[in-house]
Amino acid sequence: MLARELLRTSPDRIRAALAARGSDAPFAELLAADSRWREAQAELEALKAERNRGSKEVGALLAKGRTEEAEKVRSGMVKLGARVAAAEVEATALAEAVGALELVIPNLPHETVPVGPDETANRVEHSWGEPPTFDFEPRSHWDLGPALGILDFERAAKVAGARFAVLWGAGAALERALVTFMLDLHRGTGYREVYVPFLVNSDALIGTGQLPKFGADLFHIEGTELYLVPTAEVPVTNLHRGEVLEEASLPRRYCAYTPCFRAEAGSYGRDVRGLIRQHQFDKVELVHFATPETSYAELEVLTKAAESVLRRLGLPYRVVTLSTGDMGFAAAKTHDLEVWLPGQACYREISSCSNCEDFQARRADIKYRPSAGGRARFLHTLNGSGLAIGRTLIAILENYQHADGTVTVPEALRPYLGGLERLVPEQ
RNA sequence: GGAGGGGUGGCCGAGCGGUCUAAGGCACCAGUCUUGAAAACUGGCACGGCGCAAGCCGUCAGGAGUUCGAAUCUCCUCCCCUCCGCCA
Repeated sequence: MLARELLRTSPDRIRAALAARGSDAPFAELLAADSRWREAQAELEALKAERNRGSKEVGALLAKGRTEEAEKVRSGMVKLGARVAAAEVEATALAEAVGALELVIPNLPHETVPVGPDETANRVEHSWGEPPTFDFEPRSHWDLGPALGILDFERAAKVAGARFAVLWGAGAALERALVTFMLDLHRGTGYREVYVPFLVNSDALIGTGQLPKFGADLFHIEGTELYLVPTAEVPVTNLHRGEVLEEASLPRRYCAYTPCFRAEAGSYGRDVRGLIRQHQFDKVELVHFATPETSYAELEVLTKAAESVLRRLGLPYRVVTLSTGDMGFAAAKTHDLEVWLPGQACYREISSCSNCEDFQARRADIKYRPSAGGRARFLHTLNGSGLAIGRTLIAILENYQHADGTVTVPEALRPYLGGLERLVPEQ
């Protein structure tokens, strides 16, 4: 959500930003609705002021026993009441129109974001590690996993449907090991671990920006107002919804494990094989709350924390800055981490680290009180995967594979797997 | 799921149809006094919106209603507490 003041004072800046995003957001409608609402609101308040004066007078006259005069004023107020009611209906309708429109306007990109229509305009910042070379044709994880007996898509389809997976034996243990490994790593660098609900209400989803625009991407629990979390960003960011935090307590850095559930509407035919795009996947998420002055330094801290996971696992990756046309709705700037996947011979997204500035904080009403005193200000929120577990599992299988189909377990994970050094065929 | 009790400013807490412009206390800030501090005293001290401003409007968990007028009356919802039932 953008500041109302900004809409009124810098409409050109917003129009330019929306154009850079390739957004068709109804900004002109929003401006017009805001203008109409202000007019109606001023009229309503003038009528209410008049009624308040009259009502007070009725009370004063009654107190003095001048009942006839009081009755005269009262009957005048009855007529005024009808006008107030009518004005209120109009002002409320306009206020709702403004509120609905401003919830579908995306965030403004930061000035350092490359301008472009889609992912081809993304800027590669740097890369780490060398893609491994093989003296055989590297296999994809959807071949390796089932051959090892640790990945089972047929049975997943039987119990749930397409875009689900079953992990057996060492596969299931590896999934669990990755979660624990990542949480331990982040806890060791100052993140506070938090365990949160996997179902959230619509207020939370509005707060982080999934609603009202992207409801089709969510799983909704029939007969309730609850949704399955599409990312831990939603429950974790909303932990402080409606709160005012002390500046001295910032930055706050939280990490959380949750499964994530996404309807993946409209992605038919894309990444249908393997674990890449699932309705359910595990993720360790990082969320920061920061002051406006420090949020871009925090974005670097967040990105480095996500990178550290890949480095510890020895997985080659690169960091890209998303272009204006490729960024998410709530983000002002996003760094994607892309891990090398030998099976597809390309880099694929494994983490997305964003500074949402005050966009979510406005929607969720999250503020901080400056140490120097003064009124509370909206803080900045950031979030990033650290990392997506399923895609990490894919990267391990594909990067650490051998010609015989076995897979080396990265050293950093062995303590979490009872010292297991190599995945070999099961059953 | 059933029964009962509650939700008022940063905190405690009064108010139960009309100067509520929300008492009082605590905490906090400033000042007086003091070598300094404490104490005492004086003053200040919620948030949001509209407006150039003066100012006005709104907010007593949320919503709807009754009324000239609602923190106060009615209805609905949410949340918290206690007990019962069920349950990992």
